Amino acid sequence: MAPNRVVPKRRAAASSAESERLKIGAEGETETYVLPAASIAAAAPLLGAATPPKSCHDLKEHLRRLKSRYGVALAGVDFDTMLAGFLVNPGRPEPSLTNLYHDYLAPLGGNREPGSEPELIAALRKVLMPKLAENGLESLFSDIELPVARILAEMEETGIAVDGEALKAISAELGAKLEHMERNCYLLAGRQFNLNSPIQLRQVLFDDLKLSAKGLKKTRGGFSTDADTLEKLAAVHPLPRQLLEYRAIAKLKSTYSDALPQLIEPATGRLHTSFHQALTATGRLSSTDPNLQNIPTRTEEGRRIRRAFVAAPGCLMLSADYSQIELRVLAHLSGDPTLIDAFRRGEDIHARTAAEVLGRRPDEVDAEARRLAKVINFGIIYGMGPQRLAGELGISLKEASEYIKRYFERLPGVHAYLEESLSQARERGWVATMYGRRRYLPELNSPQGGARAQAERIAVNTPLQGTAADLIKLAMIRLDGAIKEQKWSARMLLQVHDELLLELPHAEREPVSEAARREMEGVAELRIPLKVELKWGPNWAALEGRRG
DNA sequence: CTGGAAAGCGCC
DNA sequence: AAAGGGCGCTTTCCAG
Repeated sequence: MAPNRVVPKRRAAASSAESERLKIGAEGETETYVLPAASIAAAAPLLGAATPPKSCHDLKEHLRRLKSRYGVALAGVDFDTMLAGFLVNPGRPEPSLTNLYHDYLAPLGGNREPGSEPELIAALRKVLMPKLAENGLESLFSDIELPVARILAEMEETGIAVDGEALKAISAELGAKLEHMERNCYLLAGRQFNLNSPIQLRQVLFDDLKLSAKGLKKTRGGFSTDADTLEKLAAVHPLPRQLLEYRAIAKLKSTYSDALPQLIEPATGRLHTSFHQALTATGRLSSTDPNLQNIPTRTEEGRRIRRAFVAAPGCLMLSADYSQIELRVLAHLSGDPTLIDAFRRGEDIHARTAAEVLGRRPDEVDAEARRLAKVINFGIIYGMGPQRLAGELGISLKEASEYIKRYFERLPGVHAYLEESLSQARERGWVATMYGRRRYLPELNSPQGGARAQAERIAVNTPLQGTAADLIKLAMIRLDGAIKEQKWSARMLLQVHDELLLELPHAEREPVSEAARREMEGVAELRIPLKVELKWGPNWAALEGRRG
């Protein structure tokens, strides 16, 4: 019943690199953070003296102050209840102290009371460390998650510079554009309605205008009005196209150009996200307040937003991203000779797949064939069925099934790997990444066909997505190590699943980009080479392109 | 007024 | 009715 909710419930506590937990926040709405044991006593007065945070923004400010004061102590941390609890059981419930107490301590009987926080943490440590060992998770915990936590804390504190005025200018421009489009939509629809309401839009499209097309999706309330549907309807009426454009612009404005300037820290002009390390089922990070892992990149309008993310004066931004990391992981885990050969030769992987599946020579693969192969490759990673493939490519179910069959014929190693990994998963009830991160999938043996199929897709995807997540975390640790060792002033700003974004002085461009490539590509010995693409520029759009 | 569900869509 | 994996944010809409 606290007036100011600081952090939405569904989220786990923010990542932090520490070992004992401290509560910060208004009464009833506290969020726990971990701090080194030695810092707890020292930190308490600091917090007690401060006014309780009124917002997420305030909260982060508190944390930054704490981290900068106790930053040195963070290095010695060797345990974290949140991270340990998460690795032992990455599913729900979130590894809060309360939940961990109920899951691991309360059932033991004995001391019935949770006790003080330090006592609770010590008790959890006694229980969780053996569980980590049992499941072969010690190295993942000590050598990956704990070091990453400290790096994330630094990244959150560093923040990223954003040109708020540029974003506001974009907002104004998009606002004018939206007004114009809105009027246009009313004319095309023959009446006014709320363009942002899918329900009202559905009435206009399907009741008023009586539009139709084949294969339209449905939602609970009737026909869907999503982009896919509007795309189909665009063939028979001008309104859907206009709506698609309206939605694209409205999304950019509300989610990015309107929202981001408000989160900029006035003193520094920087944006400080929160990374969540103990949340996703696959071991990826997530980012909130704001989410900086979904900044637009696809459309030109979107790239204008990205250009507002700028390097500090005298600095450059360096973006280093893994090329095709999940397919490379698939090549490694499956050991398929053809896939391995393609990556070792540095081939265009989608073109190679096209050649294999279509039985063409590589020089006969045109753009259309490559597009098809790309969809198939992604489909494999996500466990896509023939229906979806057919829909995606606009081909018949028969053709789609044929392509999938051909794919597995030409890449038998992949087929065998998927079969084997599924049957093993069914047997033991979980799948794992290369580094032993687990995901439990009881639904694999569900009598319910739908649920079982879903679990099977997850079982296929998780080792691929999760191993990629492990690898980039390892890369962060190595690159951070190199930066510290060389005493470079380069800063790691963001991790976006297969990309690291850094800010560095011009003078460090060569050494740091070389280090980024070296550490990221050398992160692990796999059956195939890992490849990193480097881009740099004055901003995150980094449109200067790559260079050799 | 607040909270939550649904729809939709941004990213990898 | 087409179920491809993983996320977070905004808007609408409805219930309390």
